[in-house]
Amino acid sequence: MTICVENIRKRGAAVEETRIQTGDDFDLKKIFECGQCFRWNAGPDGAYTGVAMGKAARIRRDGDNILITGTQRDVERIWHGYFDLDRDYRSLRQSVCLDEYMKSASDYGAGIRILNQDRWETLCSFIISQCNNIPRIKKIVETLCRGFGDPVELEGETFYTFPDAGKIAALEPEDLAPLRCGYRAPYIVAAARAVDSGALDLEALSKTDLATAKKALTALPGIGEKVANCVILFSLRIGSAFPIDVWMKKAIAQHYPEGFDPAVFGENAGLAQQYMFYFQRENG
DNA sequence: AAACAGGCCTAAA
DNA sequence: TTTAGGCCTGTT
Repeated sequence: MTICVENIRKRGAAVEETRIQTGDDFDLKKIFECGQCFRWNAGPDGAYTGVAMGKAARIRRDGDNILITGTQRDVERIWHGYFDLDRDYRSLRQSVCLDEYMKSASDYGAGIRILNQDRWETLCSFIISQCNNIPRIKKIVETLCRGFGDPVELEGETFYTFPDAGKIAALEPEDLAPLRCGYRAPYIVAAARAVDSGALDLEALSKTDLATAKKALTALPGIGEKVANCVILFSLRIGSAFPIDVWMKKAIAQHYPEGFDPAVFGENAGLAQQYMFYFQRENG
């Protein structure tokens, strides 16, 4: 994808935005609202603001382009990887069209991309996600960031970064009481300590395979098959991960009553899952 | 008011 | 290996 920089002045201050030529395989609403992330929020103008990888940003569509606050260097260092800009989603979509249903689902989900998110943030967020709905997940994550993250400014507004594992590792579960996250608090602290101590090396796991990563993750308390698959897919860049939640169970029951093996999608199983999930949520 | 949420854990077949 | 019930909390 081509990237060029343009400067735009707003509210009297020089606010730099960088333009990314994305074509149609980049739909902000689908990317941010297909359940893979919890910290981006749409404004009245359709722009999304949020914090990721320690940076606050606003991102909006402009014709065939995306404009994101920050410099070209930010795009190269952070957003290029985060938005998975190297992969051609049009051909990826083709590769998961194994039947009529998958064709419908992937057409419907055109524009979804699998984000490459911060590993610890993803682990922690999906621990919180268990048995919760999205609004509550977002609320708990936001409270966590406000309480323990660092403030970052964007256009005069204060946002908070996701606290790093070391910060949470030093706490006791009771310290997370303000989050109102209930029985998940000890899971969060245990995961933070595992990451902080190096007992769980997420970066190293990202260079292994699905089975290895899953085994290491599910060894932690409060992390089962589903959460592990989400962490692996959304932050370890292992595309064969295939999270199955209640929506996916419905989708599979409806469309593959005879049984179903995600391995048919190979390294693109996770993307196939995203299309099935999004399709099921919107139409199921 | 009781049941249920985008799971996980444990106990029991 | 599969299944039921409980778990914090918030919403319906």
